[in-house]
Amino acid sequence: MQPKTGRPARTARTFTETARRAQIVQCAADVIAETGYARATMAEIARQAGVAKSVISYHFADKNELMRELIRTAVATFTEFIEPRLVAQASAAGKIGAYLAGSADYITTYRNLHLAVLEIAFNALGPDGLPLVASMPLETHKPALEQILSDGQQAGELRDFDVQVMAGLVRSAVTHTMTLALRANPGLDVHSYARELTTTFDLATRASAS
Amino acid sequence: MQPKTGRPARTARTFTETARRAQIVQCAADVIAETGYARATMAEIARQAGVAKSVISYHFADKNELMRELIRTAVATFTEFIEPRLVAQASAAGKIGAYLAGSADYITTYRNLHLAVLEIAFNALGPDGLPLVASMPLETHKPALEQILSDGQQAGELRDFDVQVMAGLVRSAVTHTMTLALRANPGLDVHSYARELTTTFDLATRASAS
Amino acid sequence: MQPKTGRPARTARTFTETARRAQIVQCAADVIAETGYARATMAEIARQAGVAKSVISYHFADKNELMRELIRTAVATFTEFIEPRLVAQASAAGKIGAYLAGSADYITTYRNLHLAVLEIAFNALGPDGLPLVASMPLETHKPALEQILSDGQQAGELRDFDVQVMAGLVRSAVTHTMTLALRANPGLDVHSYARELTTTFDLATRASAS
Amino acid sequence: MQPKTGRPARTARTFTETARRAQIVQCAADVIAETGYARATMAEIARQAGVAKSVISYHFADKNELMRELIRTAVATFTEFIEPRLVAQASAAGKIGAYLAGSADYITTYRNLHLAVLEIAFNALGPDGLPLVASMPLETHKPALEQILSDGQQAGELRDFDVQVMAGLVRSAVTHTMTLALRANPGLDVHSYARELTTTFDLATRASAS
DNA sequence: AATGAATGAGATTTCATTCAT
DNA sequence: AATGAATGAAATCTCATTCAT
Repeated sequence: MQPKTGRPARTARTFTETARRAQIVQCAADVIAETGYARATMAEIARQAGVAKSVISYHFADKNELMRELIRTAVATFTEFIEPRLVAQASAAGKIGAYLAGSADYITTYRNLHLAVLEIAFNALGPDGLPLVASMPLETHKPALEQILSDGQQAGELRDFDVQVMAGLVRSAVTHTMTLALRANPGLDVHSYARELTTTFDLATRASAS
Repeated sequence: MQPKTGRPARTARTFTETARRAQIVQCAADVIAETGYARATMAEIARQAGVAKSVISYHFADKNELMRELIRTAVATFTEFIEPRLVAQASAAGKIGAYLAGSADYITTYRNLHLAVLEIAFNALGPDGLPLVASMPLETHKPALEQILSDGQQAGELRDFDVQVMAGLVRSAVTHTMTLALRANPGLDVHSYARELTTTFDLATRASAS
Repeated sequence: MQPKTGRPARTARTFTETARRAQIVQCAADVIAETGYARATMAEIARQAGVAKSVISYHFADKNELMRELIRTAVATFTEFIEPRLVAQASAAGKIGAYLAGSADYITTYRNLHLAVLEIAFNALGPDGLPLVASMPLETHKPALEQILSDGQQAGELRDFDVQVMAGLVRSAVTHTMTLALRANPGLDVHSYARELTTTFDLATRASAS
Repeated sequence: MQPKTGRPARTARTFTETARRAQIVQCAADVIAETGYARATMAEIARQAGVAKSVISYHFADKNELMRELIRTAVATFTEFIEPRLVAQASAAGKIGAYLAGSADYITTYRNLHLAVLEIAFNALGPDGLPLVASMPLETHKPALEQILSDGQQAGELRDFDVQVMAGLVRSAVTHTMTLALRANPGLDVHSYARELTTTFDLATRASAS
């Protein structure tokens, strides 16, 4: 089934079009981060972008596609941001520290994009009525974290905890604990926050013998 | 200003009314937990309760009052649930463990109520446009946790971490990490999950000398 | 067709019932005068009377019957009030002056009742959808005024104007001009206002020769 | 705060939009005049205009803005209508006559618009709960009338009455007395009605010496 | 006689989406 | 590519009225 309006799907995206999509995604992130998902209507996003509502419809099939694109953008951005920092570290503890410090960096650099993802994760529904994130590969980095922990255990560097639980805790420490703290207190020093978390997880994960 | 319609405000609450309010709050929690805040319209909640939409309006001034009542209920329930377990423990480590295990219990016992609070916290806006929870004493237990950690430090039982950060992490471990894990996988064994967290925080917080 | 609820219609009204009806009518007048017809809901009137909404339904078939009763009360009150003052005057000019002065008295004595009638006249709809006043003998005193003017003309005391127009103008001077002035400025001296009107209509109506 | 939906506010009004607004105002006037304010719902006005309800929301922020625009239109129309006729007269009596005759013309030409203003004046409430007209410069012509009377007194042409009272009476004669007579009897000859009023006010206001 | 509780019809407003130009 | 205009579905809230007790 083809959408009745909007750009023709059979051709590749022009440069202009790609730019417009990126601009709209950015404006959506700004509006969502600043006013919350509930206030982020198409009209408001369009106003922020300085274009007519119908421009968004032209470039995105519907609101969900816009949200999915925003999340896709965020995931890609985060991955590009964090990957090299993980690779640069040899030990599991080093990688965890890099993950936490890198995330703190990411959160400050792409504040609105990150806050927007959080809002969308809790709010938006997919066409099937399920939360949008349920049907999205939200966390490219999830397997990454679990791999790191698992490798650390096998190398004897880390103690024998449940990898799922610990990975969830580390991720949550960034995407929820630190993020909500930042939202509540925009002047928060996230890097010192990340250092605290690093120490905490170091103690919590390292093999007792060491 | 008082509501223009609904039950007469001059008299105290009837037995019938108290029961209806509780029933409606419960149905609201069920709908929100199962379909998400966005789908939880007054019509849907009324349908779930098997009453007319206007019955809700009769008992609650508006949707926000219903949400606030739901949160109030949850906070009171949680507090009653967790208080005695904390008191029963002497050491800080014991209290933290009791908090985590108790929370796991709470989450399974009042699953929908808890999930609903989480949804509301992220979604609902108050009349001023701010998130509803911003103007609510959502976390009766927040100072409690910080008190526990702080006391443990002064007693020399716990190491010298940042209390704010650690308290946030513990709380988050329950309300986000474990909760989301449970939502994603309803068959999750939350008690074993809580035990993992207890070990983790034990290692992360205890004074190194011990 | 009988109403399904409310008092049985076949018996005469008890003393208690008559008192309740009068009380409710008075409260309705107060609410309407003070907050305007649009705000005068059944709930508000009941609140003012200190009874349950359903009490009103018990005593009046519906809201329109309450409004009609209010108007009936006002007309009867006004008639009783003004009749003797008209009879006491011999000349047409005297009667007109008595009408204006008496109306000023009436308006101050029964302020809310009078304002309520004005509100209802413009706002309420009868069961047929027409304005309620269209189907009501609102103005018992209308023929009276026209009779006075007509008699005055035949006696040669008044000049030869159109009786309908002049009667409308006199009535309007009281029910609209003076009333609205009073509503806009509650401290208005209506008696001096009435004297001004008396002079004005004296000049406007008396036979030029005299 | 600007409206969240509807036409983009950043640009000036289009030709199309101006036309639609005028059309909707006219339809609103028709519905209000013919069925009364209480029946004049957005749905009914939209039906009369042959458009969807939301078209009205697109062009007007809310119902009150529509009503205010209607009143603004009426005031502007009346002013344009009556101004030149007043200027054309030298004497106070001439101006009063022109005001009455002009108003009669206006009332027949813009019957529904005028009746609608009357309905709104008595019925509509602003967002603050006060009558809508209280916060509107309803009567551009009010000072005008008082100026005329006051000037006539100083010139010795008119006798020494209370200007406020007389101006209120003249205005009321048009907006209430004549208007209600017309509504009750649509075939009424308003021009002869206006002549009667002119004679009446001439006698009532002219200096006795003349 | 009176009441609390419940109801259904209807009013306003919001919003994602569509469409002609 | 972009826009202004229009739309219909749906959501919240109001209110006169009914009914069992």
